[in-house]
Amino acid sequence: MTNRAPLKLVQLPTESELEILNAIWASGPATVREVHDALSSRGTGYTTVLKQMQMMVDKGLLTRSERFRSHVYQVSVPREETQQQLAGSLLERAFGGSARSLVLGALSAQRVSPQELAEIRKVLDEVERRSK
Amino acid sequence: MTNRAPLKLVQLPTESELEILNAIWASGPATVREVHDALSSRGTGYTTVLKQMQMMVDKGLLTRSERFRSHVYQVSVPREETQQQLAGSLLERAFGGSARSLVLGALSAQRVSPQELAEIRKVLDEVERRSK
DNA sequence: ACGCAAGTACGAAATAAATCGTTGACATAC
DNA sequence: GTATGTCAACGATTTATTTCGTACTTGCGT
Repeated sequence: MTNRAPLKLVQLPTESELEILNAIWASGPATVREVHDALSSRGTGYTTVLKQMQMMVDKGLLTRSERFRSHVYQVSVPREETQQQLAGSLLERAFGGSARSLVLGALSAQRVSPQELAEIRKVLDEVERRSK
Repeated sequence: MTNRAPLKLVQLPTESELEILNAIWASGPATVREVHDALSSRGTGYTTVLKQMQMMVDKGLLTRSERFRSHVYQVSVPREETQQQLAGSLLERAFGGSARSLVLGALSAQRVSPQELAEIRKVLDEVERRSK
């Protein structure tokens, strides 16, 4: 698809909201209970997670629907778009817009397998083609 | 085990601390006054910037030295290292460690020139060579 | 009808981040 | 030496984020 999405400005997730998004990204639409269990390592209480998810609905990060006896939450914006916003935001805030620096930073931050490097090259090809 | 870089854990900068870092990155070591002026668009008061820079010294993000009549602050960690930490953090927190996704997100977030794409390819080559 | 289990809603406390007003120090100009 | 300008220190306020206790709702089994 042609890129350059308009990207309506939903507030970016805070730190712990991002953890919740991660859980839902991994499992698909989920109840508070499920998210809370997935995040059990964090040690926060059930109502904490509930409250946060409610606030995320207010912010527009999640949508909620009734199901049976409880509420099911799902992301209201596709994962890729949120990630794009986060990457774009960091790109601006910390790298002065230099995608090259960001890529360098990311690849230096952790070991990257040759396979992954190859995939990244494919991404570059794709982006290049897209922009022609 | 050959873990990546050791990278002693300095607290990551907050949002507005990052703006201050940006200013100092751009100008080199600077006084509060200079930083405040550089950030004038932000509209915050002089003492606010001062206080933040003092807190950044406490956190280990900046170091301070006397010069003439005033204090000069400089970053205590090289720019690249801070950027690397930020990129690594985002990589973990939002991309589940997938460098490929992060690169895709970054490149989709803004238009990237062919030159920059070429440079990024060079970065990949370099990283690949380095890991051999 | 009653009590239990599993949920949600609400309010408010605890923590962290950002902001600024005021004070005091010190040098220079008058 | 007194006024003035520049700056650092400190304390306090404001705002955002994270957290949880408590109360209310509803279905279900007895």
